[in-house]
Amino acid sequence: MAQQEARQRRPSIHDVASHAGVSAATVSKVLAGVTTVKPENAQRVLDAVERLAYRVDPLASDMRRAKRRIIGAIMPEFESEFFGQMVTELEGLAEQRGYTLVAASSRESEAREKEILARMHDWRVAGVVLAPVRNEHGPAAAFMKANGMTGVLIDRVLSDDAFDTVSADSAAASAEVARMLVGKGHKHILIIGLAEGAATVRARLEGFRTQALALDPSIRIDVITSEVSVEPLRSSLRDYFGRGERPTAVYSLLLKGTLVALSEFRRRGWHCPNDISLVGFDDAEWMQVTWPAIAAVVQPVRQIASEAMNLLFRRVEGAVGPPTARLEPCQVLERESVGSPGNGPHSGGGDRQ
Amino acid sequence: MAQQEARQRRPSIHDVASHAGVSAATVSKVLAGVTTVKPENAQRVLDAVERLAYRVDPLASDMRRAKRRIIGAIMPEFESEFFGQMVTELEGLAEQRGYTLVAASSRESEAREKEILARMHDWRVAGVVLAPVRNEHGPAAAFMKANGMTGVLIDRVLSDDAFDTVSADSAAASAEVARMLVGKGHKHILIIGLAEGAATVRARLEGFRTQALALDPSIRIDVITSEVSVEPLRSSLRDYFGRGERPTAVYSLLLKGTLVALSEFRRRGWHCPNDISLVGFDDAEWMQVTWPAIAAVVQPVRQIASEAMNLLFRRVEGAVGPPTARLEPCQVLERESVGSPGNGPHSGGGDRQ
DNA sequence: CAAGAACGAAAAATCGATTTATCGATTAGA
DNA sequence: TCTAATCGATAAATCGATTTTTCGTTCTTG
Repeated sequence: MAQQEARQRRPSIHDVASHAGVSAATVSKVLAGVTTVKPENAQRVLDAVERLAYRVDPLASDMRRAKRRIIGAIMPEFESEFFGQMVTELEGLAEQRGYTLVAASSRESEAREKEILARMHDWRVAGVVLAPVRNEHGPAAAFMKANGMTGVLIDRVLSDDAFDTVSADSAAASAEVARMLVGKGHKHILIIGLAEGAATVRARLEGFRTQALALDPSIRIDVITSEVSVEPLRSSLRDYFGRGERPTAVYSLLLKGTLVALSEFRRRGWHCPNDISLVGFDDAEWMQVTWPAIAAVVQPVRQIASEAMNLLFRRVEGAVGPPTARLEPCQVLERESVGSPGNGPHSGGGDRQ
Repeated sequence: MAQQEARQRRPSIHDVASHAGVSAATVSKVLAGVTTVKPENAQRVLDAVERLAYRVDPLASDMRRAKRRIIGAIMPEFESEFFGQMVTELEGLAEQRGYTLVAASSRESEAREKEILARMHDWRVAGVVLAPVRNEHGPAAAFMKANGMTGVLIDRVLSDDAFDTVSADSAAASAEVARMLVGKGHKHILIIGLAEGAATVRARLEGFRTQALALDPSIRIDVITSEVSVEPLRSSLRDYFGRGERPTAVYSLLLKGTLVALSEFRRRGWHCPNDISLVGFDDAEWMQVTWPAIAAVVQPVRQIASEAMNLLFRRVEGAVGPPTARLEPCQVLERESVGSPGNGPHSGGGDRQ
């Protein structure tokens, strides 16, 4: 019975209107909080809404506005903690403002990124939070610009002449990592990363290098990077160690690199921190429970998400003016994977206490 | 110039119609592939579409249908690889069929789960893929049932009398883990898990216990579980070891448990597999690069996602009949964290070759 | 050659809300 | 007392598509 009732068409604003004995326009006004409605009628409307369990159809409600109450979010991937948390945060913030978040993964492809954006444009989203695959100069940002979309760029960006940007302060965090490693006496450090084209990866690299050289001009910094894929990085790293290179510390500019480094250490039977130290950009839950715990740079996901949404909604509401470029401070967690060099090479297992 | 042109209102179907010198209805028909249009007119429509860069507004297009071309996805969280991959897959599959996926995180709360569902119902989504927080008997599934929504339940479910279900074959995988551990000679095994109320966790527990006892009736199986939160589990585990209990292997029924087990091992200075063996349900990328690599049950994410979408769309298209309950086979990866008991207790680091 | 079938396309209704224009009734002002 | 302003509410237009209905033409067929 209730089953049958539920299965039929949902009540529309006209059903509410006829139950309350008023017009649809009046119902709309009551629900919008307009005060020019006779209290008695307002009450009857609210009663009818209650009785019919009426809820506004967001789709129909959005029909007439140029900008729908939808926010699009495009992330390079959903599989990592960082972007997972980011989507969770963004979703919550959008919901708070009565917006629906539509999230999509570009799967690290700029072509896909642009396609998704085109689809979101079809939906007339009010705004887009774009975490570009590479940087702010990709085709996706260009598309947004060309079509007059409002949006914010996050994560792998530094600044842009058309959109507000929010990202972690990579350079500052990397400088802190440099202070940590140099402070512990490391004189030969390897930096690994992907996609040097990415603005932030470059910032991390330069932030580290500048600070390290300032502290100790004689320090040797090697850099191994690879465009796009992880596998070339892995083989370059393998070659590097194969040639007999023996840095005392590795700083990985991104999570995938940290995993590659760890697996190469495994291959060679090296243990952290006795054989080599390791610090990675990007933290993950597992890093504190493994042995050794992995030192990492923690990105301020909540702050980035919340700042991005603030800036976005300001623009959605019509704010004009030059774009701002926000950098949110990171936290550097020194953990067991970092030690002083020459503390007993190849003494695997001695890291016990 | 192009800038200015792009910024103004997007062309509607009427703009296309007037440019092509036909009516809006004709444009709609051409775009829908109806063949009763004179080829000449069809061509003019296509030309106008091209010239104006016209794209159908999905919102307006969905207005008249009872079920919009939107699929809702509700996951307990986005932070883990499993659900991250799941959302990625679901999104791709929805897109393939011309549907938009709206994903939301229930953040492990049944109350939030129901609210999200209500909002999706407001959107008149065609269907919902729900990964419930606890099991198929929660308020969310009840809401779906009461409102005649079509949906599929995945992951933490076994079967339901109203909805199709798809999940990993937890029992079979756990039995395989049992064969592995018993086969290696373990006679005292600890199982840890959360939320015994969850159907799948119970299945994992029973699948293991049944198989283990069948192979060796004298085997001792201890079980530590906790409802909802991780911290009670951690302290129970700490107490357990504190009492001097010394199982030779731990089987964690879920990822969070694996992390807790690892951190407790760390605390006590135990190394896998010499001091204790460890197997976890749910695999993660890092598990193969740490030392030791962690043995794990890999859930078939792609198969679950694809099967769920197949079943869902079948229902969306009107299929009737009793709900089906699919179980997709898992893969058990034996890695270094598993050894034979008594292979040198507390000999940390001896796991080198 | 006239009535009817077939065809192609336009007009109109529809989806469910919002917003603007309109209208009737009451009150205020001249 | 008559006109004007005010108030509250309704009718109608709108958003952008789809679908049904209607309406000319052309083509058959008796």
